[in-house]
Amino acid sequence: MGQRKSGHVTLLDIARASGFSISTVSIVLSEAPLSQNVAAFTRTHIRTIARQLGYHPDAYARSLRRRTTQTIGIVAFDLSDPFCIPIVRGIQAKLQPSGYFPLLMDVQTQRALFDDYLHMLLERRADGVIVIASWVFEEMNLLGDVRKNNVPILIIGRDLSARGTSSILVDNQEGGALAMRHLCELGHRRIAVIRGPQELCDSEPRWKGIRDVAVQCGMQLDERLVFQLLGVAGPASGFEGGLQYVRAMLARRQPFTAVLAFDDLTALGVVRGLREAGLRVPEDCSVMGFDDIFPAEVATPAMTTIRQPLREMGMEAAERLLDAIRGKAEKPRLHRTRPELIVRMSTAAPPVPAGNARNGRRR
Amino acid sequence: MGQRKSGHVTLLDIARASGFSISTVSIVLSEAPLSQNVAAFTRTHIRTIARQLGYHPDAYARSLRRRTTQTIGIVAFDLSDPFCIPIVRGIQAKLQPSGYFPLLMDVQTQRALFDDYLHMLLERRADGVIVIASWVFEEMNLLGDVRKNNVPILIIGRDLSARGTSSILVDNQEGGALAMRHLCELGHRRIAVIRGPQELCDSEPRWKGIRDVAVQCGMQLDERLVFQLLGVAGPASGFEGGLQYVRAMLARRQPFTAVLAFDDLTALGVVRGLREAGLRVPEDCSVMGFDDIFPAEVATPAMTTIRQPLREMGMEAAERLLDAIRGKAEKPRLHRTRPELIVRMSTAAPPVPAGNARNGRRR
DNA sequence: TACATTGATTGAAACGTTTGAACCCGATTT
DNA sequence: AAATCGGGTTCAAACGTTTCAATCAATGTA
Repeated sequence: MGQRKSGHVTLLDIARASGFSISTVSIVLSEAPLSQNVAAFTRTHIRTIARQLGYHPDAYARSLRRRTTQTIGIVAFDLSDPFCIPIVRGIQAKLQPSGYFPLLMDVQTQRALFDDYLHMLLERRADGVIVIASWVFEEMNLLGDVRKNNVPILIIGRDLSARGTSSILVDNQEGGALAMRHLCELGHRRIAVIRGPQELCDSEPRWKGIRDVAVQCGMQLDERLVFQLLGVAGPASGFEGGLQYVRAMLARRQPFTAVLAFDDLTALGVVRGLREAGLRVPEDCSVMGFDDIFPAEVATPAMTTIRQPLREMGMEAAERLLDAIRGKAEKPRLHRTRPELIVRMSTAAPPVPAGNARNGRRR
Repeated sequence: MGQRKSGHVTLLDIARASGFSISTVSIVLSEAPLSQNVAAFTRTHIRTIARQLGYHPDAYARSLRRRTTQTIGIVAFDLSDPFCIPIVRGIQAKLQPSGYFPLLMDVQTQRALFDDYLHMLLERRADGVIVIASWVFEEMNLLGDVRKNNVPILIIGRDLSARGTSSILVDNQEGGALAMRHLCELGHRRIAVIRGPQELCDSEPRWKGIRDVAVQCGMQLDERLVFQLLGVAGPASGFEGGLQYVRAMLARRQPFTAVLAFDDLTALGVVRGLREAGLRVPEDCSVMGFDDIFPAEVATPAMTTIRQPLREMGMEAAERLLDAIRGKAEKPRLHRTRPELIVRMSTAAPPVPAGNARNGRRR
């Protein structure tokens, strides 16, 4: 059939086939306002031919002319992090009805790729960009080129509002507090805490929330039971960290009845370590995570955790970005979302007689 | 700074700023062959100005002219399925060095979105398309429009080679056999099997591999221990299914020492069900999954499973697609990849005295 | 009869690139 | 002295759209 050299069917093909001019065909197929003036017969005629030939307007030519791409870029720093997906879903949900299309890029934790993709988005003239910084993100020259081309940008998972970029972040302090309060209320007193790595902006406030509640409850955190993940080598590094710290604690025979882990993956590592030693969760020791990612839900015991409203964060991000694109420019600011306690099966009252985690032994 | 109405810096801006013509600027910045003829001074001069202004060539204008987009579309049917990510990573790995950029779309299991995104890819003139059909995929009119615009396409996770589309699929029969053989060799004789849903093309061959090995081992599968997942409502539906079937088996007091689940998620559901009843994995009952997705790895006990070489499948797909794009057109065919047994902690010899799964009780 | 109005269609310019052909001009060859 | 060459640069056309302005026939109005 009338394939042109490009292999793609164009307006010209349809014009020829229908006997009308390119203009008329364009007006009909793009449903321009003028298409009301086009004779009904012409309209249907052109439409049928277009369908027969499998015509799709060339987005490149169209955007070039229209000077808008109806496209927004989503740059995920590590798409393999289960954390990302619900956010992406949230963004998509908001974007869909507004006719914008998401362009999703997976940076795979590679610094260089981040730049590549960002450039690519600029070259594709994305109308806006959302960055999902699941974990680490050092100096970014986002500012430079994205600013110069005045493309609205917004970041999730890191606070860059001070540098003039709108940011969305869970209220980590509140989350930490929520978690700690849950354990306290269950009656735990000897609680081990695995803090997040220094490089992560979430670590500090979460820890503050934990400490605040500890003092509220008149409890003192044993510093020998406080650990800190080091480095962020990937989403799985938390798992390894949790596993190692638990092994260490058990080897040193330090008594504890609960572990409050930095995130779900770390918590899963903790569970592994406890079970290795023959301890039961939650009967002998409670474990809490943070984030509420998918693996936490399908693990056994199902993980008690602090849920980040990931989907909502994505929706919020999309909404704010669309506002910015439409010119309702707000001051760049930090939006904190509210975390939620999700009680599942990995937490329970401490074993009685209370105190030592190692006295409830299996079998 | 010299922002034009579009907000984007164009060749014209740089031409004006540098005093050279648009042509020269283009030749320099796109590093066309002719750029060797351009005076060294001119080159550096133009480059500096371009950098200062934060120039990025307009991918739309460029592709329009060059008649190639260097873009390949990846359409994932459900990106939240952990199954997808390693595939995507594999594709990216192969694409990167060849200068192609992936355009990733998440269909979110919505039939309508699939069409939308496919159209979008056609409109963006993707040079090729890879579809990741993690689970279900009924009649698709892919054929129609994609063919008419002769865009090479390739599908992972479903066999459409009969309808003229190259496909990549794990050798399910071999995988099923591998799994069954592992359990047999451990000494299991009373093995419950949870088959995949009818709608899925993986289900049948996997089941065949299982049966073949069963007869090889002179073992008869008790049909009361064979179940079939029904419907595919989402990746989590396997989990629910596994959980329910185990509950049912236990309620009916049917003896079994191992469960061979259709996929990892189902297997995780099985583990949940067993633990609910106070049974230990693997001491009282072994559990096997299929796929080797991330949650299977971080669960406790770590899941013994059949690994699909997802990453490799992605790489294979990308390679084949690139070949097709470059005109090395092969006949559309089905490529079967080899599964691999991954032994972790969820399988072990059956409890002694062998036979009844319910005699090893906790505590 | 001339003039405005309407309805249907088309011409042509523009969007930002790329690129083959053309141009200019000084230097080399015949 | 004319012809050739070639380094450096620019012209102008093209890619596939969209859209304003223009055209043209037919109809209604003064």
